[in-house]
Amino acid sequence: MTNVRRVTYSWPMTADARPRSRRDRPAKAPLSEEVIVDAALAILRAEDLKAVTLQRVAIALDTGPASLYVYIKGGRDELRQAMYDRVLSTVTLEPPNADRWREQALALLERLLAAFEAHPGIAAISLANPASTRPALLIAENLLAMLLAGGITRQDAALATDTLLLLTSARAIETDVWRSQDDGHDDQPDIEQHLHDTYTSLPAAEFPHFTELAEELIGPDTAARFQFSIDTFLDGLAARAKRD
Amino acid sequence: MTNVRRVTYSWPMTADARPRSRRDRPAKAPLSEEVIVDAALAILRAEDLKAVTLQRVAIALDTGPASLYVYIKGGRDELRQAMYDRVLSTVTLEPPNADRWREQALALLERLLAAFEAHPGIAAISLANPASTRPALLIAENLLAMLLAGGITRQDAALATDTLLLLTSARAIETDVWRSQDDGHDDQPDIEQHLHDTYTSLPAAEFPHFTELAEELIGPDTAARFQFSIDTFLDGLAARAKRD
DNA sequence: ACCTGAACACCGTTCAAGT
DNA sequence: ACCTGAACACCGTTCAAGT
Repeated sequence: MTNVRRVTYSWPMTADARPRSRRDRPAKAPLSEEVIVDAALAILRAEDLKAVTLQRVAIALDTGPASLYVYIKGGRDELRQAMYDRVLSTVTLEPPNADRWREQALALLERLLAAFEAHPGIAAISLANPASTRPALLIAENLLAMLLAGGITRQDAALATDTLLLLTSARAIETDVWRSQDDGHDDQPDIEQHLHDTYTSLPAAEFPHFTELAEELIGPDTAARFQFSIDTFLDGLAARAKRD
Repeated sequence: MTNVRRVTYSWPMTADARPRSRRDRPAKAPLSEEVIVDAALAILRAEDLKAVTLQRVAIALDTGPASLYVYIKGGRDELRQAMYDRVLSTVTLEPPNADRWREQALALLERLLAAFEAHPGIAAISLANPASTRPALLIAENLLAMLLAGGITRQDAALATDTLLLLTSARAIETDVWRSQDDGHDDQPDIEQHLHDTYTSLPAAEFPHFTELAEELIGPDTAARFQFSIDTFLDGLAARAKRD
């Protein structure tokens, strides 16, 4: 059989006119939800959630946005939920130990916070719907188990699980936004210095405490603020358990 | 002086050709930041934050989006901040009373939560930047004053103010989103029933507590969850004050 | 200084058509 | 069933031009 495909061209062909065979390019990885979420998370880690658009994810996969709908039927929102679940599934869990339930709970929430902070903007998704996917429920179950092991009432433990996860998400969202505001505006010194100046130059008649406590208000960093929030809440929870 | 303007037309003029005088239409209210924010809040109350686009606000004011930039130099984000400030300025404050600081703080936060809930989506703006506008600072100052009146340490009061406001915003955002998910999907019963079913039908081996405590996890409504969060945190705060 | 129409570069989603 | 190009109806923002 002669090689009928061997032809000569009298003119250089444009890229558009030449039929592109698979051999011309590295084989394209087939699409799948996993591959799509991978691409989305890569963009997320490099930039932030705002940059993760269907068009950009599609371009990263060398296709068009319409192609994504085969695997992500729910469109953008479903993609975001899938990204969120992937991030949550990296948080390591720990069997509850009655003697160190407080440290365990705090450590779990700190790991969750760290996972959020490694993925700019992802925390905002957590408030977008009640936890009902497996990775979110596994974290909640683990936290709930720790509180129950610590002797907290059933009803208190249930409500506390809700509050603690809410607080962690909120703190992460706050951090994300502060960070995204910091970028781009290189002219401003840093955001903390700016806030300190704002507070101290407030009219003292209307803002006696803000002007006086500017240091206390701004000093502690995110980690310290987070730990205070959780610790104080757990103090209250323990006090309730003793009171009953 | 004869009335030179009195003319007759031999042909009916098209709407485009006829010079439109002010008399032809009700006088158009002049633009201003106040008028723009009014229009934006009207759309917000009737629908939600997603519906408040510059194009829609402009149409409501019988103009184009470019016209808004005269008064809202910062574009969409500045408009959102202005809306947020207007909502916060409706929250009534109260001089601190050392004997009832806990009730006062809870009541203040409940009024803030109510203001958020009356304006779907507005709470999301609160996390978008550190409080530095007057209405936000006045609420924070008032809360801080209550905590200090209650004998809380300076540093604890500062951190607690931060946490309490964060918790209130987070709870409001959560409510907003639950509510917006409820709309449109009339086929689903209600969201609580659906969650209850989800929890009870989880594999008991992996989720022993979630399956058993479904009632406790879902039962309490938003108001009850909010009160628990704040109360428990204040318990912890009071316990810290006594301990020192 | 105020206002505007038109354009620009995006966005999520749908759909008819191809394989 | 999978993939695609093209279009649709939006979005925020900019800009030259008018008053």
